[in-house]
Amino acid sequence: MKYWLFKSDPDSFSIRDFEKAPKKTTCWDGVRNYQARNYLREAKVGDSVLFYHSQEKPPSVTGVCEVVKEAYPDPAAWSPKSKYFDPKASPENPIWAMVDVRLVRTFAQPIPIDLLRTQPELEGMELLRKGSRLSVQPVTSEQFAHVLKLADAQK
DNA sequence: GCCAACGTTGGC
DNA sequence: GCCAACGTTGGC
Repeated sequence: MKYWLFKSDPDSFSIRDFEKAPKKTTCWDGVRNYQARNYLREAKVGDSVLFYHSQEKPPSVTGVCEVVKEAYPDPAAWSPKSKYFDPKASPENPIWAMVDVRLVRTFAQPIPIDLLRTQPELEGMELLRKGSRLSVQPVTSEQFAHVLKLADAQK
């Protein structure tokens, strides 16, 4: 079992949208970065995922979801109308993958990135690296547990 | 809104 | 295959 962090710009998909989704489940489409895609392909059913709001004031971890379907082709890639369209992709050569995730928990209080930065336990976390832009990134079990601890300490 | 960091593209 | 130019991400 592995742990991950998925970034989402709440203007396009927020944790509120996630809560309203049927079965609180959504496909995680639109990943168009090879490293992020490779991580998506490693994700297994049951893996836990920190849900992160980027581009927000302040950017925060807002909840936890879990992988309920492993990587499969992202059809938006060959849909010319999609904003995720990639002319190099096709059903025969999908290039891009997505997974399905189900929302497990919404934190009572979002955990802002500046709090994460104060935590010695989270030193080395990819999210906190200067210039980090990966939208799908691995998290260690220790880092994941510590973020949950922060969430539980907040209420 | 700024800008540093990063990934991609394309000319050579 | 190098690398400059460009577009995007995302914290601040």
